[in-house]
Amino acid sequence: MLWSKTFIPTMKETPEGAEIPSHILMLRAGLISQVMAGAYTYLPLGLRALRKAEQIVRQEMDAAGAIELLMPALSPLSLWERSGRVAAFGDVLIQFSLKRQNRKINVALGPTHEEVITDLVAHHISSYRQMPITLYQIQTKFRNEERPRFGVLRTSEFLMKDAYSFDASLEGLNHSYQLMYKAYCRIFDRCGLKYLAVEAESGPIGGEASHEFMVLAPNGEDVVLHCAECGYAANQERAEVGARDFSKPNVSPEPLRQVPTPGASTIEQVSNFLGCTPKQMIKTLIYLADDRPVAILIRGDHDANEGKIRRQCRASTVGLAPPEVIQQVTGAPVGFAGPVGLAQKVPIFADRDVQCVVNAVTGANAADAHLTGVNLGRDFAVDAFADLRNAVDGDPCPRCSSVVRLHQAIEVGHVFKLGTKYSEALGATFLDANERQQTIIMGCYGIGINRIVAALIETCHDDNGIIWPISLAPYEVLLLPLNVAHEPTWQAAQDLYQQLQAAGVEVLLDDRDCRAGVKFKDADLIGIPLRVVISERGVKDGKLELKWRWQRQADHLPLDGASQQITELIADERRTARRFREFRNSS
RNA sequence: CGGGGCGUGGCGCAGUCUGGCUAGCGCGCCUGCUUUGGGAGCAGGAAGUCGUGGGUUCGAAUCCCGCCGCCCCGACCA
Repeated sequence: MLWSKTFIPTMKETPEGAEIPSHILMLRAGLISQVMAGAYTYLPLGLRALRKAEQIVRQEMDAAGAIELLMPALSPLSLWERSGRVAAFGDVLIQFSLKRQNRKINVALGPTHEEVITDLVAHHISSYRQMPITLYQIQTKFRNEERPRFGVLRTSEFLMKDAYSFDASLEGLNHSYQLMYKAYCRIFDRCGLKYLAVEAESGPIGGEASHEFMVLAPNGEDVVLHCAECGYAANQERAEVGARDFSKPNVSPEPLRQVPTPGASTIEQVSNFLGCTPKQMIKTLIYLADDRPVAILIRGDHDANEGKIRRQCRASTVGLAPPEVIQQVTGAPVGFAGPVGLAQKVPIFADRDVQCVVNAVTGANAADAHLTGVNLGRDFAVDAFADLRNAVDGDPCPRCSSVVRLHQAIEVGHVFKLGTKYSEALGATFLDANERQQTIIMGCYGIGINRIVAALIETCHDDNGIIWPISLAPYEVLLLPLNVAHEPTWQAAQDLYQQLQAAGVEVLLDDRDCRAGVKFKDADLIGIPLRVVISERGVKDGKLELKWRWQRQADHLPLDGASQQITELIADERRTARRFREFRNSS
């Protein structure tokens, strides 16, 4: 492709509003252009990278035995009502009605496709002989995100690979899951991403086990905990807190006292007001576990983990209680709950770290008052201690004697063991070998294609621009004739361009009649892996200059036979990615 | 949904507090000459409903009220 014939609107300055590297670089390098919040046009360069990622995903899905199909983005709302997810998705589900002659039909744009595919399978699979099967598609998904942000990382419309496995047995599901898990590892490896597979909650989608594939990046929206020693990795919702010493500090108990704390209800306000640290405080949270109130005690500097609370309460749903219930349980307005003297008898569960707090500060179950010198055993009792809080940086690892570290991360993929949630709701059953009717067991597996591209850029760039691995690069080689008005230079560039194209190399020729500096800056910005400079002097001496984007120094190459050498270099890098890997491992 | 910021040629910004002449600057774009290995120089030129609706005023980019859009933090979230 000739630079002048395609469309690469690069920008010298950072557009207003872009703050994180991937967003800034995608805009500046002319990969994307914003249409509105959460919706971007993919320009030619961005689209090529996106297609590369898509193709890698497709190849690995096919290699893992998954079968591609394509479902419509539009589907009848009734399908979503049958699974109960109209309510679960809420405003995230984009729905509207269409006029058809004299009727109206209610439809939704798919935020994911469990319902559609399960309905398909319910109609067409009826025997254990037709399984296992894994079906997938690569298609645009729609989600009305409350707050789209970070450029292309969170948008209301995005390209997703979604796969669904259908098995006759749990062992079958485990096998299908493993196949997808391994395929995901190969995909992210090939895309040049440094990733971590972390244990995850299955969330509202239901099911039993799941892993998220995370790319560590300071601007990621997700939080993961990772033990460098044993490799334990989990997202924050899931991460367990390892064993630790629960002995109390050697401090003598103080008498229980009620102190006025007018207007101070949050941990921060109270600790400032009373001059204590959040660590000395115990917060008392009133939750509704399947509509039954419970009191949860968490040390002031920790955050409650609803998943852990839900499991402790053996409830299917938990949520913070509304103000009326809090008032009822504590006898005080919101913000002054405490474990001592609750108005209503409710189960009290405490996080394990609560047992080490002596002379704690808690709410007094009275407006504008807190208690100091609160001590476990003497002043209050709990029904059970359990791991109820979010893990934090430096917590003991649950699997070994080391500690876990907290990292921000971008979620690029997710694999779930779904079980029978959707097959049951939508009647996807089969006859087994014993002629018994059974429910199909499902798994589902998603990859955000746009996020692959954004995560790569987010984690692989320098001050001058993007650094693509050859696998995702919009073009593999950039030819840079410095002076296109110089006839021999231009001729050499054109010859090389044609030879490389004939050899199947994806090559971009910067044929613009502009100064060398402009071309070099743009070359670094768009980050094509191999840059070939053709200069007046070089042509005279029969030489070319070769530089991988991640190298500092350029190499020289005889002009004679250059195309063959470049073709071989590209072929080797495509096959092994060893030069890119070497750079990434050293940086 | 709560908090904060922003909206002025294609892009980045100044001007707004303290209303006043023809709305400026840099980049980009067009023409010409010179230049040609890291975002060139000179000369000339095109391009702006100052987000939008209303109000105050002799006069509004500037002051007041409403609305819209964009970005960030929080809440929320496969």
